[in-house]
Amino acid sequence: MASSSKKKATIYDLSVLSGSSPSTVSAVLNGTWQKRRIKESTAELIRNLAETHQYTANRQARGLRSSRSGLIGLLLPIHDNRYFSSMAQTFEAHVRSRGQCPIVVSASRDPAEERKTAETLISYSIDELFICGATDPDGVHEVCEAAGLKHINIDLPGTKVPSVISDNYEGGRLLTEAIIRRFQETRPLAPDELYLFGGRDDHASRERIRGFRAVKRELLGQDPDACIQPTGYAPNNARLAFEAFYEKHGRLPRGLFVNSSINFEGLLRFMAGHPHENFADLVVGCYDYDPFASFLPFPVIMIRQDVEGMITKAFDVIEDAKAQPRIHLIQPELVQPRTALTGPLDALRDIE
Amino acid sequence: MASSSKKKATIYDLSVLSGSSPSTVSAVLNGTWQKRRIKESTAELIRNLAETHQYTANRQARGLRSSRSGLIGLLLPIHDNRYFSSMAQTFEAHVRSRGQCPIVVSASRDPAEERKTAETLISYSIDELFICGATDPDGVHEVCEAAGLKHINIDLPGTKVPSVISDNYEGGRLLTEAIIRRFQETRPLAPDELYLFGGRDDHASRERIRGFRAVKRELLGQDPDACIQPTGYAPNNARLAFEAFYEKHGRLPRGLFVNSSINFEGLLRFMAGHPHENFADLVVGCYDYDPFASFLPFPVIMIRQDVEGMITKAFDVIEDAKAQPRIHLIQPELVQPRTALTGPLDALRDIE
DNA sequence: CTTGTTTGCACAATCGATGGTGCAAGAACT
DNA sequence: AGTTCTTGCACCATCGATTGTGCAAACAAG
Repeated sequence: MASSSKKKATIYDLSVLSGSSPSTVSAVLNGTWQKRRIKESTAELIRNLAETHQYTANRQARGLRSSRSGLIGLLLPIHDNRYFSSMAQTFEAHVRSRGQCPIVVSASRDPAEERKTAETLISYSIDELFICGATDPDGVHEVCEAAGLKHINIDLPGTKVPSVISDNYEGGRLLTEAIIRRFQETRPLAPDELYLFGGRDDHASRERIRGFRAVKRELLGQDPDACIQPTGYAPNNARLAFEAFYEKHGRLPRGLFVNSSINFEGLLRFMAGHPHENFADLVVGCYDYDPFASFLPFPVIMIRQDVEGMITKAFDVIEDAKAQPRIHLIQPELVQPRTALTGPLDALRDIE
Repeated sequence: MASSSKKKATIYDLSVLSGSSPSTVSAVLNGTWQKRRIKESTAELIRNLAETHQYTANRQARGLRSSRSGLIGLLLPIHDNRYFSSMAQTFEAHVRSRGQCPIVVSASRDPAEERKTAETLISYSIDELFICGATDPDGVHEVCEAAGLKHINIDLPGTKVPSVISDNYEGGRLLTEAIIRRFQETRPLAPDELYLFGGRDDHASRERIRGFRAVKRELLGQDPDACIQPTGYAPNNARLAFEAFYEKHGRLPRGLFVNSSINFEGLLRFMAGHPHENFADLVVGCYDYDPFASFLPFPVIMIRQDVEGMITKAFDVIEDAKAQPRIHLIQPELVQPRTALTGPLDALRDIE
């Protein structure tokens, strides 16, 4: 590499090479040169030099001066999950299309971690923060507010800034109804044969549970409290809950509303521990879509949350300076068993 | 909020408040104060002020001065996939435990995009870059090299710096053998009944194919070229390949080696299009592990790559200044059908 | 009481880019 | 020719933190 002088070129280097001042170089390379009445020929010269020396602006310097960084943050609970990773994928595409740089970080559903992570991001002068699935959105809000950072909630709502979330009540209703209907042809479900497992005391779980209970009352007449088992999100806790139920009743409920694909993994673990059961008449409704789960040997009805829709809406709302702290609901979609939907990956071309 | 003066406190603010100079404040807050012989009482005073005013250092300024940012980059092909998202999850944990900030970005398997993304990250003065699954690792290397940035390859190897990858040959062998053995009790597989679908001309695919072919020759005696169908990674291309085979032969091969979970999604799409087939005697081996896929209605044997092992090794190697550009192989693991493994999520506590 | 030493800190340059301001040279006009 | 504009750019302060250097005050030694 001929031009690799090992250290990155700066506007000062180009300034010397071109015989112009650093400010002229800066203006040419950041596009404000017309405003500064720089001659086209001067600009041309500098652009060429920049090209041959592979100049790229030092964003820390730029950010320091302008107190903006071009970084847009996304705070996730976890990466390792189809729902959140497609959130990351979609978010990234949006940010890149705006010429900025996405920075996706997870905070493990831990309120303290969430705040600390937001603080770290702020110390990098990120321009905006999308708070997704935070356990304590308002806690993160405090931190952002103190730093004058634009932010918005996704997936789980806060009360201080706008939130864009799934319509979990409606989704819960859809899913519950689909599970019940699935049995109607054959042997209809009794109220105590339809359980909800997973989730905890967050807005999403509460709304889903509300939908679940409403539909149960409407269609099955009753809605025993025992049918709600909020185990938290950890797969192993869910597994233990299934195990306990199985221990007590000698079987699983025929109808299962599983609060998330993470909890569903708990069900898989349970099943792996009971290889001789065939779970013949089991119907699972899962609040989240995963293509592989959709093809399991028992009917799995899934809810796909509209990630693209949420991200798009969130970008709209965050731009709106006078947006009120209200909740924007995005409709999720019911996915019948054995359905392979396309995802954000399909937007990518596969270079052969 | 009383202390929220809306703008972030700087060392200059604390300098005024404490009556010390900015450099003293800086030294106290970045830990170099003993070296500078600052009195304990002065330090104490400043630390308290920093606390009450919620001071956090501006990392852009620090980074500008020290030409380090505390950011560690991970360049992924995509987010939306269990393998890569668990890579992100694991990477993040490692980086955070070192007190730095992870920045995970995807580049869609596009060599130009990969280089551009690396350049963007470099413009933020990231300290190290982990290049994972890059289509053109050596292209990214050029960019890093020119900027004097430490980097390492993961998942797909380059030739200029060390690479930490799965032992794909061995994994390919393991998986192929497991598929073949699965049939041995009943009706043994003929050579032209075992196909490999997916992948393209990258190191990983080549090695897996090499392992596949070697085992086929050893155990089945033959290894027809037609049994290798490198469709690329896009699910829809894989689907089309299955469709074409089905069209021609009226069925799928009994034994299927699917090169990645992404390609496996193509198989699901194919299946969704043929709802009346039950694929009774199908055995699928998939190079990647997904808990849901493991429980599909036909036997799915999977390979789990040791993500934790790869990341750990990569951190070791990247620290080693005199590391040669060799390939470090990490052994993957065979996963029998209907197995629910724990993942990085299980390390997180679930706050109830 | 003078001469070194040590202690404790302040000063100022620096990282690279930005943007307000000022000013010389040329053009236009009277 | 003298005055006023316009053009084209240079100069310099600034963002916030880091770091090499210098220097007074306190202290110890002689």
